[in-house]
This record gives sequence, structure tokens and C-alpha cells, in this order.
Amino acid sequence: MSRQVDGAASNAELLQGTLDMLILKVAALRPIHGYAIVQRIQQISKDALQIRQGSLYPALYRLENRGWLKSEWKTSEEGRRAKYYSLTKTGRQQLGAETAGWKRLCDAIALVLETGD
Amino acid sequence: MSRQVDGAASNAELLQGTLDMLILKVAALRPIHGYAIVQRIQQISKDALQIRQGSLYPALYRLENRGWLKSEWKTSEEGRRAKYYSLTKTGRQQLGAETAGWKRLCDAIALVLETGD
DNA sequence: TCGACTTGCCTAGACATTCTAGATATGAGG
DNA sequence: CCTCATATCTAGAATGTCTAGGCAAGTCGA
Repeated sequence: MSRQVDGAASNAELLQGTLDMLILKVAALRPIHGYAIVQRIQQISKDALQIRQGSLYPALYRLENRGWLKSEWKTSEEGRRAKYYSLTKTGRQQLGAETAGWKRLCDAIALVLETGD
Repeated sequence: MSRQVDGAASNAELLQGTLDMLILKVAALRPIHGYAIVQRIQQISKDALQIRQGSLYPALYRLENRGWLKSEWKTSEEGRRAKYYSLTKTGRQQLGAETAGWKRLCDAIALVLETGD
């Protein structure tokens, strides 16, 4: 029944397109497995960003298929088997490109939102 | 054959979820028709944001159906018939909610992107 | 007056991504 | 033994955007 914590009614929406960037970013810090990615992003963002597993795993396959992530089965700190993801060389480039694009987008949207007339 | 300008290969991607907010914002400035919304957003954002008509009109129906926009047929400055959209009361609330959510999202993503470890 | 271009609205169908709602397996602790 | 936390995975629905057009009417130059 996989109940999760789920205490607060999660209002945390994620924008399409940002998920890949966030995953690449946390995987760039150090190799990390899927379950931990969710927690890490939630922790860093102070609970503002919550990723569903049903979004995460498809995204991980996507990123691996595109050659931006590589994976390796290891044993987690909790002693369970886990698939650790890390960035490839092109993944690092991709992360750079995506963050640059994100900043451009933020700037552009800020322009519109700040228009007083 | 509706050719548009289309000179530069448009790289301008828009994130899902931001389109509604942008439309509400420019419609909040003054009543405006669809064709002009595209140009206005492009102009304000200095060409960084380009909205396709195939995205725009479905979005306009969506926003009107949800009661955030109301529309009225008028004659445009160019002397053609055009459907002018303006915000409803709840549309104004919605715009406030969406901009607030957008800012929260930006802050949260910034936190993740700035994590050095 | 013909043709091309611009303004303006609209739509069908493809596509990508996220969400819902599960299933499964294993180790730890009561 | 039972439950909880860890951990991966999937099918199918829902959503939203893009592609790729179509239609109509006014403007302007040749």
C-alpha cells in the first residue's frame, strides 16, 4: 500500500522540463540512487519540490537512454541493493545547457511579469 | 499556407504551466485579442518567449472555461474582427496565485541549482 | 484587378511528460 | 509474525504543447 509520509496535502507541482535538470544536478554532486534523489531534492528545496516515484523512474530511464546518466548496481548505506546514477560527460554538458536555458526562461518571464503596462 | 516569419529556427521553448500565467498577465494589462497576445509576449520578453497559435488558442479556451478570462468580439485597431479577452475577478486571483507559485518554484529550483554539495 | 501578404481565429492529431495507483522485494525491529 | 522503511518498477490516464495545417477578410503594389 506504499503509504509514504503524505501528511501535508502535497501542493508541490513541478513544471515539465525542470525534472530532468534537477535530477542531473543532484546526480552531479555524487552518484546517487533513485529513492535518495527524491529525498535529496525535497530536503534541499525545503519541501517545496516533491518528486513522485512514478515521475522519477521514467525520467531516469529517459536520461540514461539519452546518454546523460550511467548507472551501476551497488549496496546502499542501508544495506539494500540500489542503482546508483552518475553523470556522463555529455550529461554534464546537458546540465549546463539546461541550467542556462532555465535562467534565460526565468529572466524572460520576469520581464513579462514585471511589465506595469 | 500561413507562413509566418519563421526566419530564425525558433529555439524558444516554453515550460508547461507558464503559458497560462503569461496569458493572464498580458490580459490583465488591458483587453487584448489572441493574435496580439503572441506579439505582446514576444515583444516584452525580447523574443525569448514565442507562443505558437496552436498552443495559444487551446489555452485561451481553457482559461475561459475555468472562468478566469471573459471574451468579447470587437473590431481591432487594424479594422478586423477580433475576440478581446480580459480577466475576470477570479482570473485576477488566479494570476496572483500563479505568480506566487512561480516565484516559490524559482526559489526552490535556485536552491537546488546552487547546492555546491 | 490580380496576387501576395498580413491580420485574425480555429482545429485535428501527434507527441512528450507527469501523475495515479498500484505491484514487488528485502531488511530491521517490535 | 507483522509492520514499517527502503528501493525499484510499471500500466494507463490525464494534461498540455507542438505540428501542420485551414478559413476569412483587409491592404497594397504592380
